[in-house]
Amino acid sequence: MSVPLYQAKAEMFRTLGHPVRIRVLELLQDGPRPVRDLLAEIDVEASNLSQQLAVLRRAGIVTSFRDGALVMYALSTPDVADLLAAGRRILGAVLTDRDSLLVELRRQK
Amino acid sequence: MSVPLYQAKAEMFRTLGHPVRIRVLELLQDGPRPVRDLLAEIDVEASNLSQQLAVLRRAGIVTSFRDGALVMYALSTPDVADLLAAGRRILGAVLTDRDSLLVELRRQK
DNA sequence: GAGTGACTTGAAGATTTTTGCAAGTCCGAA
DNA sequence: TTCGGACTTGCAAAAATCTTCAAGTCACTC
Repeated sequence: MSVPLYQAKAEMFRTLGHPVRIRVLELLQDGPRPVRDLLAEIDVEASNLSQQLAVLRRAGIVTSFRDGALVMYALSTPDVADLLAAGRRILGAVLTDRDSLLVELRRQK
Repeated sequence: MSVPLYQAKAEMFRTLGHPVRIRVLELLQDGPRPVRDLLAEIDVEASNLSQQLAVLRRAGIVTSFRDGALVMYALSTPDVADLLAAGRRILGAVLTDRDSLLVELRRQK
């Protein structure tokens, strides 16, 4: 194995660690979409979106194909949706912990 | 909401996107551990490990407490294990895709 | 085959992360 | 109360990312 497994995992997660890339993946959960659609929803420059799509493509998380004049993107595996869901759960857990702390702090004062 | 949800998600994933931090989380899946143990397993300078632990702590993914002379770390929620598992699955999917591509390439030549 | 919309690429500057060292803090033992 | 082990913190240099602009490709339509 040339790259240690934990490093490959880290790269995977780091790939998801960007707001635009997260939004793209969320949009792609509903099925393939042309860049034009993504661009209409995400509020970022076309070239920037393209760069972020390239990052996802290089990581193998999405795939792209041309359909006439449009370029379509799709999740390369539906497992991605699970990952996003798991992320959401943790965020929920962490934020409620934070909130209870906040509530406690307020009580002490 | 001060921080858009997708940005909070991105930060979450970014937090996991570092080899040392991934290893720490994997080790903590089996229960709380003192820094000393982590240090023995991870091959990184103490100060570096400490910095990475601080990143995880700030994100609310782990918690720490002192036990005599030792500082212990633990996952703040067991959900983290799910996330790591989901990551593993995707990595598997992506890598087998890559491998089949490689095989195809080899065949063409 | 010129024009236009849809994207991608390359490169450079700005920003963020990572790393390692030096300098602490905290605790238990001697 | 001093020593040593266990960690953390503050920085600054080095490395990786992000963003944007200018230029380029590809596919339709006229």
